Amino acid sequence: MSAPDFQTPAHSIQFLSQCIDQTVVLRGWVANKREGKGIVFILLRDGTGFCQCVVSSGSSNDAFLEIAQSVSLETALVIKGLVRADEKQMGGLEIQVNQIDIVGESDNYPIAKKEHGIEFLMDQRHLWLRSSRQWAIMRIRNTIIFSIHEYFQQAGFVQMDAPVFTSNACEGTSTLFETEFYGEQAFLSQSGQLYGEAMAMAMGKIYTFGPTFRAEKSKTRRHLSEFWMIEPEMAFCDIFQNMNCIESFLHFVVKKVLLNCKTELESIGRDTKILESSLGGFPRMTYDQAVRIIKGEENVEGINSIESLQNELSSTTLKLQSIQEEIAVRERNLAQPGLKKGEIAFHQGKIVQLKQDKNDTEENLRNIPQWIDSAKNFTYGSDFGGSDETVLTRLFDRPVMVYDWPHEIKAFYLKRNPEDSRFARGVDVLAPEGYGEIVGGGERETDAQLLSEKIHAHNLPMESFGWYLDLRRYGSVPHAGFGLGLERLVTWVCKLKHVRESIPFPRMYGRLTP
RNA sequence: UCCUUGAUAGCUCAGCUGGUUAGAGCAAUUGACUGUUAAUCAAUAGGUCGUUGGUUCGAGCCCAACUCAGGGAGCCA
Repeated sequence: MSAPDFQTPAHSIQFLSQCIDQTVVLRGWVANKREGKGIVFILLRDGTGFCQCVVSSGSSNDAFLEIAQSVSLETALVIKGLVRADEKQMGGLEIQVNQIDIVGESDNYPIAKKEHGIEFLMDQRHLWLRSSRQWAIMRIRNTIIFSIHEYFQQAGFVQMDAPVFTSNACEGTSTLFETEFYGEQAFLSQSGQLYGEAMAMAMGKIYTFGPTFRAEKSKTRRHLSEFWMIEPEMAFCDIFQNMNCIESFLHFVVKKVLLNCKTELESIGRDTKILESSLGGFPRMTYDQAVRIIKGEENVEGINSIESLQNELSSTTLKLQSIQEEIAVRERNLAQPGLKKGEIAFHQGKIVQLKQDKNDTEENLRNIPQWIDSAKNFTYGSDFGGSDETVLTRLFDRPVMVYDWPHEIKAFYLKRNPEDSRFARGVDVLAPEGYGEIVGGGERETDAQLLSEKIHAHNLPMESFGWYLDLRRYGSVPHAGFGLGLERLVTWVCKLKHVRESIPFPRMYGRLTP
């Protein structure tokens, strides 16, 4: 055994394909290990990728083989070896190891090489982040963050951030986290948008990028208590220019992910068809039209929302039946005598999977009728619920933009449609595949009088908005912007089941650690 | 806050209508095997059935309350 080598610059697994037939040094952790007599296969991960390293008596001396046999999951290693092309392997290559040294041992790593429940994994989030799926998601998240900056910086926006401590509930709707600021009551920011408006009047085009807090005790797959939001704001901009900006911005980000994250998308099994079709123009519709579609009064390319839901309901019922039949068949197979251990394990594994499927399907069967109900009985004038968004977006293969909302249900600062004052010039972008709202924005009200009235009507403390009204007194211009929920975008791009997988350490109702 | 589903070994789950000593796979430990892809095979060890109370000759299973978690509603990016 030698001292671990920290001096030689290590190679990144990411770029190993450029080092075929060369000797390289890798530093990383054991992601998996399999062994036979006189041969050990170590799947090494170094943060940039995964690579199989083979230690055998042929390529390495016995002392190193013994070390390789002794390593356990997540042992930290320095490995020196020869890069060999091998089509069968992940990344098309593997390492013939000449030298292996342990840097840090790892006994009884809690996350096993099998499926785990979500609660257990969340308790182990600090370790779960090491697994390949989480690795891929975080790499995609990183690409999204970087391309967001790239897009806005290239387009001449200046990043200027809003404060996290605020003195008031700026929109007066959501529940805020209360805290204390030198003896004064303060809240954690739920949006930097009002500040964004002030900064846009100083810079022309700005964007904020920071954490945002919502204290609703919400327990759904699309909600987090703490999340990251990007809020661009543009002076001299109306709602239609705003929608153009949203569209070209999302195109840019999705294109970058498709281009730079092929491995990652593949490793999480993301079908990229919808991402590709999302590079086309987004359908734009008014609230009125969207309501007609939800209620089934207007079809989208011949498809009726209610009918398609009912079809889904009957196909889900059939699916449940076939799952139950398959479970029964497998259980009968299991009951036969003289099965090999491997066969038993195989059938049991399938049954566990099928039962999971069955639970999900039953969940859908409970939910879909409620959605049909809520779509049919949608009351004109109210906001869309999660199910209404699902009903609408499943008819499209790309994000949908809904604008001109009844002003009563939208924030006070949104501009009225000058041609029809019942509507406010807000826009929501709804992601396809059931993911719902990823962007909310709109053109801002410039009429100081109307704004004051709205602030009164919403029972908001006028004294907190003096500075905001100043923006309308000194060189007021048409302006617009939007807020993008980073995690919701990541969740949709990766097609995750739950938004909590899209952030390294999620904070939500009932979850403050790790 | 409301509706709904659940809590059994370190993990994932069985456990039928209440009935002897609560089971399996994975992980762990020991051994076998020179090309494995969640490797395989053999053996060992591993449990106060979420908590409290109740019904019963007898409770993992029935009842009540509570705690925690999944999903949904509301609210929201």
